[in-house]
Amino acid sequence: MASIKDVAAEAGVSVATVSRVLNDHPSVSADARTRVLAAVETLGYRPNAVARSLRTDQTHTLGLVISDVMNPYFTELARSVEEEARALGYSVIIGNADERPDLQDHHVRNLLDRRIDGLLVSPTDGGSPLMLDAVRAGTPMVFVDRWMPGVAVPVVRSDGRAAIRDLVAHLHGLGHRRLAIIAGPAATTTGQERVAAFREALRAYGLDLPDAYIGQGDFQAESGRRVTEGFLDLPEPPEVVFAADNLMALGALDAVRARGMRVPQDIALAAFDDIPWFVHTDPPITAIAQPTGELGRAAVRALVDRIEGRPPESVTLPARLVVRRSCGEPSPRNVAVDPVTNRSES
Amino acid sequence: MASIKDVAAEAGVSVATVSRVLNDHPSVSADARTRVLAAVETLGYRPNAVARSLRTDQTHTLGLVISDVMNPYFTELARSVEEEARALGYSVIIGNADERPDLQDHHVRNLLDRRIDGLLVSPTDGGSPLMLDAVRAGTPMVFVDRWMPGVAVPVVRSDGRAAIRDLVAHLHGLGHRRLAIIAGPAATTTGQERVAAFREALRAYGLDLPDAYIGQGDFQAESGRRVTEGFLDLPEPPEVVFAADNLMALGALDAVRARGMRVPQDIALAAFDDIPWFVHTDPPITAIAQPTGELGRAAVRALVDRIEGRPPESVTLPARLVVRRSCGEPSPRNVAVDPVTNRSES
DNA sequence: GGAACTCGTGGAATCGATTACACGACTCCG
DNA sequence: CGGAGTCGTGTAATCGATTCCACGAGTTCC
Repeated sequence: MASIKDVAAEAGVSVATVSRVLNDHPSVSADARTRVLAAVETLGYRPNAVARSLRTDQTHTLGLVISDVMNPYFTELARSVEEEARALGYSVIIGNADERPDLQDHHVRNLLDRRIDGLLVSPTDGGSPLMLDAVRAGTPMVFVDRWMPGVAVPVVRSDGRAAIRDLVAHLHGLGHRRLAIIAGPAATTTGQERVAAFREALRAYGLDLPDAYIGQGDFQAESGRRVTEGFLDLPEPPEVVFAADNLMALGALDAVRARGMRVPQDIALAAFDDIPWFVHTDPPITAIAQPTGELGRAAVRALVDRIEGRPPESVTLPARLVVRRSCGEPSPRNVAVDPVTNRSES
Repeated sequence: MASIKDVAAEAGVSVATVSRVLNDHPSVSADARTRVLAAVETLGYRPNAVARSLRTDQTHTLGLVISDVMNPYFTELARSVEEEARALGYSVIIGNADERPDLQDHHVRNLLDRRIDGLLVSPTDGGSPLMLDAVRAGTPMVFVDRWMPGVAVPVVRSDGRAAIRDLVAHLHGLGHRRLAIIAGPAATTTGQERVAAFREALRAYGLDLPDAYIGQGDFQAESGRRVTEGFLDLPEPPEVVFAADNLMALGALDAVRARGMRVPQDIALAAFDDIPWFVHTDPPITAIAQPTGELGRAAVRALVDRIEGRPPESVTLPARLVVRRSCGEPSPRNVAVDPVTNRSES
């Protein structure tokens, strides 16, 4: 592969001049410029990004470490991150932590070794020493969706509290009183917050959230299934199961079906994180939708601000309730416009 | 960030010795080794992968350019690719082409500039000059899922012909005679092949595939919707719609529902590419499942073989039919075990 | 007319690693 | 005892770019 030296030789100039042309530095004569460009063309020369990075100490690359690529929420997040990054002249390397702290650390270490310019993380746990070190060492970092409390890193996330209040209002309006939640890992902020918000919302209606109605999940479908089976085995099973993410909701749906029970007639189901597929499930699932694309874009902008020396901003965007049929027929005032079909559902 | 020089100074040896310790080269004294390792520890030194790559001309990175990350099939493919690559000591940079040749070229160029060791591509079109140049220049490359005909690059894919024959047999057994297909882009091999295999399978039953029953889609949900509406507007609409990928099947399902029609009573639906969600749709969708994970792993192995100087092998694995309820009640002998729940469905 | 500038250019240092080569200290063996 | 190996180590070249500095030629201005 041709190097800058070959181009210089072909154009009859020094490598310095070639470099200047390539980085359109002003002081290059028109003559030299055309000769260099011609040489670049004939040799099919492309600058070696590795060499350039070594010299400039910039890779124009962002690292994105997410908890689970197979979760459509994170897939969409990854996609919007890549789009915004590309628009700003950066590439993205994605690391899939699969909800495993050791894998998360593997990816963070790998990305740091590659000298990425900045790191976007949705931490699987509350306190990776490796990440704390990286922050302390000055690595530009932004948390997205989840974060690590007490760490001085901007956070881009959505606040689901209002939407969870709306959900509880909706459920209460349908006559449900025994509400259970499949929680996420206690080590994640989203895992904790959603339970706290749910409990708080219930209290507003004078409802309690007994321990038996809090199932410990791990954001994966299988745990949703397991926890739901536990709920159904209770002497007094809940009337509603609220899953703290979309995959656990799917597991819950499986568990309910496996018992030959029907949603919503026998038990109602709702989920945090809306995804296109929820429109097509049987029944369509009521969910809380995050502005995922906007979160990804805002996170990239915050990170690039930090990298390029501008002050980065934390961003919190509201989530919103999308009512479908999995909790029973909604009363008319709760009808929402479906984000996928753009048609209102009844 | 500490460099190899700092480590050398701290340990009181030369950089050469440090490098030897790090790459566990045999001729280093035990004494020097322990001093170097101690220095590495106290400084928290991590080798700069950029510098190492420049010198060794190896990045230990693979590029993966796929057509659409939001498609669960490709998400799963990407995941298995990353896993196998990690096991073999490589990282993966994913580029999402979004079915756009220009974006595909952007990513290929970007990856080549970064001097990735090899490229895994699922081409969106039949003949990117850029990729042809890269092949000619000797870039290790492997096609996965789709390929470019006439290019000397190993292909790892699944053969759906037998499964499509099984599908047509299943449909014929249920009494369906007017079968239509939503095709993928003609520029993709998978787009063409699935239509050809479908037509061939129909012929075995003396059935025809008229032009009116071939709709041109682009592997995206919206095109599935559009094409299906066209089918439903025909004077004699088909009894079955077979979508050449999962997203178009979803679009088709939407279109059918929007007319107030039911699957499978009013029209049957089947899809190429099975995904976990198809178990949960209303009704569960009959689909042809590819061994996606195995494809991704085989593709990585082929590529790494090529990179490390071993002869790479093309791989073709069979796809298989998974019968669910979207084409009507299957007769008992067609019952298949569901890959997600591992329970047989009736 | 000469000092002061500007402009275009090239030489060479530099980024952080790897590695060929040289070299001194030992060991071994005839 | 001396030549030939072996072993551990350091010096320096190298990968492919960027960029500081110096320098010659041409301009400008007093």
